[in-house]
Amino acid sequence: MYSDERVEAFRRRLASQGQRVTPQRLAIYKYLIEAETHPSAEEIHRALQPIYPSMSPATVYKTLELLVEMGLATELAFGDSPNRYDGNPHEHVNLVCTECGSIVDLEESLLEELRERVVRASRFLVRSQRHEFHGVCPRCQNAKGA
Amino acid sequence: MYSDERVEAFRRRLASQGQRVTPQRLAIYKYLIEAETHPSAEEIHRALQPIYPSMSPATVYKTLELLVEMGLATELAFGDSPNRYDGNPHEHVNLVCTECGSIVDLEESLLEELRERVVRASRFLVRSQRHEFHGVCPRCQNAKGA
DNA sequence: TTGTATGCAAATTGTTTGCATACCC
DNA sequence: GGGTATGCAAACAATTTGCATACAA
Repeated sequence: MYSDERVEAFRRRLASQGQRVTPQRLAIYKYLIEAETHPSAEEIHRALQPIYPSMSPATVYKTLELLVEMGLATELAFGDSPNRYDGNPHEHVNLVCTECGSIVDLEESLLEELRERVVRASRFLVRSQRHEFHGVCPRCQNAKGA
Repeated sequence: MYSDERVEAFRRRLASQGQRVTPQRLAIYKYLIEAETHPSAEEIHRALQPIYPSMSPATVYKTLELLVEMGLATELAFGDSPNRYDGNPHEHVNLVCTECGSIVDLEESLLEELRERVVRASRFLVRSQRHEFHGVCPRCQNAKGA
């Protein structure tokens, strides 16, 4: 399974940086990359509850922060709802449905060209890029029409 | 002055929608579009303090929410710092400096093509789009090198 | 005059922090 | 064995809410 390789790589990076490989960290990362939901910290905590009943929310928050620092995840912030996390390692667009809250990814080759142009025009040292389209997903459009 | 026209348009839209034209609302919108800073609610509140000493933060928050609903502003959310607001009415890229917190706009014609492609590929009903590049601005790059 | 926006204060909520304990190395 | 990550509870900070008052229409 592809996600296992990525968890394995995470494990190695932790070890090589002298950080501890704990079951909580591995489980959180695994959940993040296997979930299609762009989960919130709370969702991750709830989902892992059956397996790690004593795991605290603080551990989830700290691990997610670590993953973001390591470049293995990105944080999607919204003004009025909890942060969501994205473990997709490829540049992509996030489509955020304002009706149901779902977020889906879309790969788009134009993002590379866009980045080049932005770097050239701004002289920014770009560390990450983030693209969101907000609107109504096809499913919710149908639901409304019904 | 260009911003006066926009304030005037805001006034008319409020009136036509049966909403009240208050000096606070006009001042908040004027400050937002004249500021180059992509201000937070707190910055706006602080800046208008001398003119409206009794204005409450709640009024600023409510007005900003109203502006976002009316499509006159967009909210830039960050996980770890207050929301910032953007009154730029054109599609653009936001360049966010992780060193000094500054945000600058960059117009980029590619965004239109990107939107078209996204709509075609996803069948999303797109209401707004948001593009952020995070990194280090030229000024902070120089400061570091010094 | 009527009702909506304001201002104030309290409440809310997601997230962070401090510290003792557990457990990875 | 040594020290870092965890778990718990308390603290925090931005934002929202409820309600009485002020003021735009």
